Amino acid sequence: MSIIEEKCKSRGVRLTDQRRVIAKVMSDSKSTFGSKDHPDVDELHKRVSLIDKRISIATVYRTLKLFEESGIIERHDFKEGKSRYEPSTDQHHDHLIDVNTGDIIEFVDKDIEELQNRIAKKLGYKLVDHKLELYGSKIKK
Amino acid sequence: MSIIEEKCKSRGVRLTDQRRVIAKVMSDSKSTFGSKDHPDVDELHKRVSLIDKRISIATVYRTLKLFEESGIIERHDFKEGKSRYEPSTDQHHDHLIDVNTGDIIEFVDKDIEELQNRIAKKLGYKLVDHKLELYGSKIKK
DNA sequence: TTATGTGCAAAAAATTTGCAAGAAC
DNA sequence: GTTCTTGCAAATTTTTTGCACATAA
Repeated sequence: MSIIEEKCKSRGVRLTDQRRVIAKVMSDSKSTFGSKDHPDVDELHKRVSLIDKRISIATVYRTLKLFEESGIIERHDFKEGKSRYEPSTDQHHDHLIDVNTGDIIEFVDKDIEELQNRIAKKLGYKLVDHKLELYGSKIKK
Repeated sequence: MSIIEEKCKSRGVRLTDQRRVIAKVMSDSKSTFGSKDHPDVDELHKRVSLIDKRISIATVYRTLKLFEESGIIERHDFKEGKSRYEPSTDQHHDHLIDVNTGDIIEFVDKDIEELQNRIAKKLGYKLVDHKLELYGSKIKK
């Protein structure tokens, strides 16, 4: 049983064959080193179709929204039109996007998190969410 | 002559009646205190139409894209479907979005900028752009 | 004059939705 | 059995584009 399927169970999200397939595909959407794959809806639908070609894209959309609202996956809107998804992780992280290749590198930085909290507070706000995306080009050695 | 119209001149962007109107509307899209208005395309088209109702939304789209590519205005994609725009400023700033009211507060923080550079460098990248958005709810006193 | 811009309506692209049929619990 | 989910196709929403006409320099 995939990690995401387990999370559905523990959160009382009803499971169907379709959702199980989407859960598996999302759970498998990991990657090499610090860089993850963050598939978009179309890519997910393609992967899902390899397992069960009768699953419609509408179901993919509905299921991703459901998983996102349940905190099981996360949606990102990087600088392109479409949304990209990744399984939620225990530890919050931000993203660096390689402007030349489109690769996504994840990183964690405690100082940044603290600084953001401090800035929000100074402005009279309680931070409830944030988005930090760095866009960079690789330095050749 | 609006500030944006002046920038067009100095950058060799050809001016038309329509572009002058859009330039004026964007130049006027400022605001109170630290909070700016960041209108979306539809809102801009409405404001533009008050001055000249024959200007089409296609022209608004085309002109905003042109201004953006010339570095005259900036586009943001906050957590909604549509893009919002603001005139470029001398000093880079980031945004805090009030999750309850939708208000946008601008802020400048040198430490954050430095930290981002340092992180990119550590990952082997040269930072070419970034996006930092804080989402918060007002602390009542 | 010559390259560029504009309006219109149609096209794209991403996402959502109504509805009848099917599955979960 | 009742409530929730799905597939399909149609509808929405935001943005782009082809083309004939109009305008800037």
